[in-house]
Amino acid sequence: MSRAEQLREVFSDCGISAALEVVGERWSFLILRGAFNGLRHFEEFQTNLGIARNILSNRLGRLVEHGILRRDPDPADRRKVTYRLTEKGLDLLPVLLALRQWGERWISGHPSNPVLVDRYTRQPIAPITVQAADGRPLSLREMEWVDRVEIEGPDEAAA
Amino acid sequence: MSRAEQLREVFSDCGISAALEVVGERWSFLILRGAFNGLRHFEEFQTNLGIARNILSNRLGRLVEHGILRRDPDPADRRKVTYRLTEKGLDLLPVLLALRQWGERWISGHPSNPVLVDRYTRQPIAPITVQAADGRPLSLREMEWVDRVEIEGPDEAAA
DNA sequence: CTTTTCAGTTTCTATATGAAACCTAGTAGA
DNA sequence: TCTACTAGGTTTCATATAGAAACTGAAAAG
Repeated sequence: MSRAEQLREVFSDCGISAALEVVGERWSFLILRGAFNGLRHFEEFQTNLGIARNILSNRLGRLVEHGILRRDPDPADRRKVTYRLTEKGLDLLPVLLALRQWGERWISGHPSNPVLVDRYTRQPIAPITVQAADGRPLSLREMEWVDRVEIEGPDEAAA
Repeated sequence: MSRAEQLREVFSDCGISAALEVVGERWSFLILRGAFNGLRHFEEFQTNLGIARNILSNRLGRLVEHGILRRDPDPADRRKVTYRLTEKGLDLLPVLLALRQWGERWISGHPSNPVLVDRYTRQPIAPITVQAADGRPLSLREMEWVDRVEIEGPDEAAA
């Protein structure tokens, strides 16, 4: 495979583009942040985020379609609908936190509210970092991009 | 402060919205991914990502404005311009990796190429996780959102 | 009954994205 | 030198997406 073909493959078949297809539109992250902070209902999202109703409707629909939020009509009050994070949605927490920590460090310059703490020690969580398989924190100089084939061997990579 | 006022503050003054102002537009993440994977020149980004030239121009400009990329004219060939990540840009790596790992786990279903490895052990990096201050991994049940005031005391929070 | 709430949809305008052609300075080759 | 080509854009115009505001319909509250 030529270098150019290789690169094109790299850029089309990538977890990042796959993820962005689903949560990359404007407002999606902020809606998820709202959900992590306890927002459950259409009107709550709308008034707290200040998002246009038609866009909110569209985004909630997409997030539900992709299995990131679950949409449950409230049996007690049949006007109400509850949106809550699925396991797949909850698993986006590290992404949200990494983005938030970066924004705090480099843009807003201060920690935002509320803070996520360890329930038992009451201490804020640690900064999200890149670590080796054994848990050692890795700096950029200690990492390297390698082709999958080089570490797995050609047979596994083909599978 | 009323509950409603509190929430509105939470949603305007947040690291995530701050971060999204800068890197939340369509293509920004993919351009950064390209930069992490060694893309340096306008034409490289354009052909590898398949992005429209005017949009690429606009995004590179914004990323440079915000200090995420540095733009250096090449002294050897004065047609060429080199874009490279600044420290601020490099610090987005955890965000990119968390997003990528999520996409691999929940959307594409397989690891993408190339793989980021520990330079010495040649082992792929660990999944990005949320950890307590002492490094213990935390599950969602072990965390809690608390108001900053509650852990810092009112005086510090006001500062 | 009448009013209000909730979760949307519709309509219309403004903004962002994208494809393609064009431009300008600089380089390479004959 | 003259010509062709390259790198990094900009311009133009069509299309798609976002947003504000008014509207709807079912259900609940008074």
